[in-house]
Order: sequence, then structure tokens, then C-alpha cells
Amino acid sequence: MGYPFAMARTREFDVDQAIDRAMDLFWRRGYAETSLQDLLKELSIGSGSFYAAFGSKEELYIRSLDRYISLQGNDLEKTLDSATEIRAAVRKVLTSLIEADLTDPARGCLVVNTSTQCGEQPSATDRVTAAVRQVESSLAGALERAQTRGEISADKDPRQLARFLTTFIQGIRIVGQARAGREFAEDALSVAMRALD
Amino acid sequence: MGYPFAMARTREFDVDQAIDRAMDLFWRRGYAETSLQDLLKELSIGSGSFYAAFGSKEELYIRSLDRYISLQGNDLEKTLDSATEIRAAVRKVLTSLIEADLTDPARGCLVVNTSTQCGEQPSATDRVTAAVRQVESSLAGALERAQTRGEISADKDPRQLARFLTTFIQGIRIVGQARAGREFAEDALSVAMRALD
DNA sequence: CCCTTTCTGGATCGATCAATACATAACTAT
DNA sequence: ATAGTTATGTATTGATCGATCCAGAAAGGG
Repeated sequence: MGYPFAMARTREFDVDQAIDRAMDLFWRRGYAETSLQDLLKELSIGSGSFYAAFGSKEELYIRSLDRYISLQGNDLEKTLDSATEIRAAVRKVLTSLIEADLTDPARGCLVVNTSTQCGEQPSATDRVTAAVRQVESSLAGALERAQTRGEISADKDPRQLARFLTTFIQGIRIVGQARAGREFAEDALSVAMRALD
Repeated sequence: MGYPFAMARTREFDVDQAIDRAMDLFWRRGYAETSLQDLLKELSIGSGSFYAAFGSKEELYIRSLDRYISLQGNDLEKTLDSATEIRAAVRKVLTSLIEADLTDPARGCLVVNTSTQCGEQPSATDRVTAAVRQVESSLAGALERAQTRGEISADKDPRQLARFLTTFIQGIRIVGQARAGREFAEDALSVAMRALD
């Protein structure tokens, strides 16, 4: 940037931290229900700083969504790798989602929320599609490795299983948000787990 | 109402038809993205008539949601009863959802959309919860009857299966809205169907 | 006809929306 | 210290939001 002759004032807030806070707000309240005033208050900045840093509410939402997808993607990968057995790993992924929905039903999944709230916006829907593919890919990888370890019978298609689990995960988020209750989700889970047998 | 002495002007539009049209608009565009102007234009009425008949945008949304749940519930019951074999019936329910999402991905399911868009509103969330329970109940009934016919093995719990299918259905709607594609949904479906074996 | 009641729709309300303008503050190389 | 650049936050923009007001139209019993 125009660097010879004079440096400028330094930004007083951390952009990445601001995105994290915005993500949390969008997650809890949704895009439409989060006003610019809410964001400015949450981020403790003025509108001048806001627009200088993020351009618009919409752009910040997209950056928040990217951040969410990245965090959740890493978390999924980590959980799938942490357990030594694929069934335990998958169960852990799903039970942690069930617990999260029971603890805070209003949140749900930011990707799912985006898909139902921003259906017309290409920049949002493209990311939703990519996020689903990313979950599919992570699960397919873990299932393939499990298959080579002999934990999954050879006649199963890891990709089909991954697509099934990806779909089921989205369903779990919805029935969680719908407050169907722990018993409901765990009944569904116990049936779904048999798909790996 | 104050009937002796004078009758009043008759309403010029059909309330139930208006609710159907409003339902369709809310379904396509969501609650926040549907303005009062949009509704008045779609229903071809003025704001006076609107508020006299429906009270508020929010109340009309609730009535639209009730209408949607009633229509979809009847449709589900009918499909489950139409087929002679439970597997064919369940498959029909799911493939028709997949086709609907492929035809019009922006719509999705109004109940699911409500759960992610109106998370704070008790009148909305109560209906979402009830709608999920209703789907569970319809499926459980059909599965029980199938079990007495010997189509489902006796060691299975119809309620568990119903909860699984209910959850999976919600997932199908989400991956459909996420534009994961026909192949994706059909792979997931083929795995899910094995839960009935 | 007249009277009472309800429906209708354009005008209008205050509130709030996202976004901009602008004066001032902060910062660094010179 | 000064000059040049960017950050900051308040004030303000025009637009739009949901909702209300109200004058006139339509209806049928008297």
C-alpha cells in the first residue's frame, strides 16, 4: 500500500476475533434477525470501522460462514481421527451434535440455517453445497480407512455410507432444533448406526 | 354478531385461498424476506383488509404454517396408505421429497425453514415440534401395521424406526436444499432403506 | 329510502434498516 | 514537528419495514 511517505493509524480491534464474534451472533440469531446495530454493539466498533473492515453486513456474514465451516470441518476431522474404531468415532460425532442441540436448541448448524435463510444468494448457497461435500469427503475418507482396517465389511461402499451419514447428520440437527428430545435423537441414532454393520 | 338491525359489507376475497397463497410465498421466500407489500400484492388486497382478516404478518405466518403442516401430514398419510408394502411406501415418500427438492431447491420444507428462521418464537417452535411428532406418529403407525402383516421383523421397534426415518427425512430436505444432487440423495436413501430389513 | 355495520385501499405513521459522510484521532516516515 | 494516511465514531442519509388511520364503498334489514 502507499507506503513511502507516511504510515497510517493502526486498527484498534482484531479482525479475526471480530469475525468469530459475528459468527456467534449470526449463529444464534440468524442473518435477518441480526441488525447492524447488534453487530456494532457485539463487536464494540463504530459503523465507520465496520464498513472499512468488512464492506457490508452480507460480506461479513459470508466470512463468518467460512469461519464456521472451517472450524466445524476441523472438528469433524479431529473427532474422526481421535477414536481408534470407526463406529465409536461416528457415534461420538453424532452424540456430540445431539448434546449441542439439547444444550442450545436455538443455534443449530450455521450451514443448515444458511441454506434455509439465504436460498437465493449464490455466494451463500455455493458455500452450503461445498460444506456438505466436505462433510461427505471427511466421512468417506474415515470409512475407507476403516474398511482397509477390516472394520467395515468389504461389500459396502464407503461413499454411499458417507452420503447416508451426512444426510442423517443434517436430520439430527433439525430434530434437535425442533426439540424432539434426547430419546428421540438417540433412538434414531441407534438405528442409523446399524448401517455400518 | 350484532345481527339485529343492519348487515355489513361482505368480504371480497376468500380467506382460505389467501392463506394458501401466503403459505406459498412464505415457503418460497421465507418469513423475513417476505414483506407486507409482497403479501398484499400476492393476495391482491389492501392493508386494511389484511389486518382486519389476519391481525398481523406473524399471525398469518402461523396460519400458513398450520395449513402447510395439515397438507403435508395428509399427503404423508395418503402415501403411506396407498402402497401395499411398507418398503415401497417409505421409498415413495422419500423419492418424492428428493424429486421436489431437485425441482425447486429454494423451497425446501416450510417446517424446517421455520425451525431455523423463527427459533425464538414459541408459537412457531411449538408447531415445529408438533409437526415432527406428527411425522413420527404417522410413520410409527404404518410400521406397526406392516409389522403385524409380517413385512417388518418382530425384533424391530416401530417407534425407533419411525424416529430414524423422521430424522432421515429432515436430512434429505437439507441436502436437497444444499443442492447435493440426485445421486447423493439416492445413495443416502439406499443405505437408509436397509434399516427396515 | 335510510341506518348500521363491515370491508376496502390509499395515505400515513414512527421505527428501524443498511449504509454513507465527515470531522477528528492516531500513527509513522521524514 | 510536520505531512500523509488510515481508523474511528457520531450524525445523518434515503429506503423500507410493519402497522394504523380514515374516508368512502358495499351490503342488507328496517
